[in-house]
Amino acid sequence: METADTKERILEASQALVQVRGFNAFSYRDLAESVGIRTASIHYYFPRKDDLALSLVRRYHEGFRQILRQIESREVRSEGRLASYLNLFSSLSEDGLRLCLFGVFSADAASLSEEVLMEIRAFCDTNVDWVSKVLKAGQKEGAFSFSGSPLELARGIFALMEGELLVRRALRAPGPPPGIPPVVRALLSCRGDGPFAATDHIP
Amino acid sequence: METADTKERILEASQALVQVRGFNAFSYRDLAESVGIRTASIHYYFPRKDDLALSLVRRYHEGFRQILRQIESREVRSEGRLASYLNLFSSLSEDGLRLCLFGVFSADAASLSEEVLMEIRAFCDTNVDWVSKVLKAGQKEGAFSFSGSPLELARGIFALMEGELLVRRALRAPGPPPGIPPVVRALLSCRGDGPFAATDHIP
DNA sequence: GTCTATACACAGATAGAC
DNA sequence: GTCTATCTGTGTATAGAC
Repeated sequence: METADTKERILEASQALVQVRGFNAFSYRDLAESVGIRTASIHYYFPRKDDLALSLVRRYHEGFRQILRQIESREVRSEGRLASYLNLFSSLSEDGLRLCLFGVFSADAASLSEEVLMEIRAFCDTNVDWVSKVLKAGQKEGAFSFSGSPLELARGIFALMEGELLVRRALRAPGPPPGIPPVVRALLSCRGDGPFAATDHIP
Repeated sequence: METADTKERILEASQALVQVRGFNAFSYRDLAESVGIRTASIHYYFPRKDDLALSLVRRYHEGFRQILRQIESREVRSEGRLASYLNLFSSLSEDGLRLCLFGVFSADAASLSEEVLMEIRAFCDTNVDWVSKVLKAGQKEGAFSFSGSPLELARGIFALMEGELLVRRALRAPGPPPGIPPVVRALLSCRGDGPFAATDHIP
């Protein structure tokens, strides 16, 4: 096992811990056990817990951007792009236990450094901007029909997905959320035929 | 100062700490300092931290129900009722730092007892049922126009508000959220004239 | 009911051997 | 790079005086 691999395994394991428990509710000990190494080894890669948080959110953000690019190259129509986007959140927590890293870090914002907060803000912007772009294009295509600012609507859709994850966890409702696509469809006055296929996953 | 008063002050202070920092990110020491007593005194009222969590969420839920009743008696039209409801969340965090207790506890769900989780589920149900009722009535009055299940839509609106609080905190956007009323208006195809007055506050 | 004092486990973090 | 060993601060929680 080389260096990069251990680092990657730490990131992988800690992301799961963060998404399920929250950033303040797991320790380097938990993480070390999960990876199968000692806490000191984690400190070698991430001297402070905040370094880990920063790497986590940057990695997550980058992974998200990559998926958005994949969606764009695979889905041509705006409707398909939006459906894939929404599905990203549904597939995020098939067990209904994982939250989006954005939601967790926003909830735990008080204990995070300014650097990490800047990154989660950037993540939010990436999402809202991307959805806004899709909405605008869809409006031109005639796929969506809405009045009001695409940016406001996009922010609403992003907030809706983040909130829906909270609701699903609280209600212990696994699987694709039954309520979300209809809500968004109502928002955009589009038909949205057929079930949404779950294809993309956040790495 | 009698017993009841100290207990109440503890609840008041701890609610603020939970909403701003999260349940795992404040200690009995922080709380004691905030109230002006010693940690042992807190343990007298709430032997374990989970007891505190349970009292907090029950109190919060009850306060919420009371406000919902107040809204019903004050606002006759469904549109006014919904506007007041949405405003509840906006006024929640005028500084953009406080989350709804539901959001915090859902985010920290992994470290809470089953009893507390049942209470936050009940809180969620209270909200969704209430909004659903308003939507149905508004549809009859002709104030709202939407297709699809009122319950699904209500859950979407609740999720939207919870998610919007996360977004506002991350973006450090204080005051009434500029994006929310338009989104809900789009969702319900209603006009929603005039600014929403901030009157109710969660106790 | 509130306090002082304290127990005990665990947190994040570091030094230094291998 | 990974380990053992350890430091120091802080967490929840309790015993018992007042």
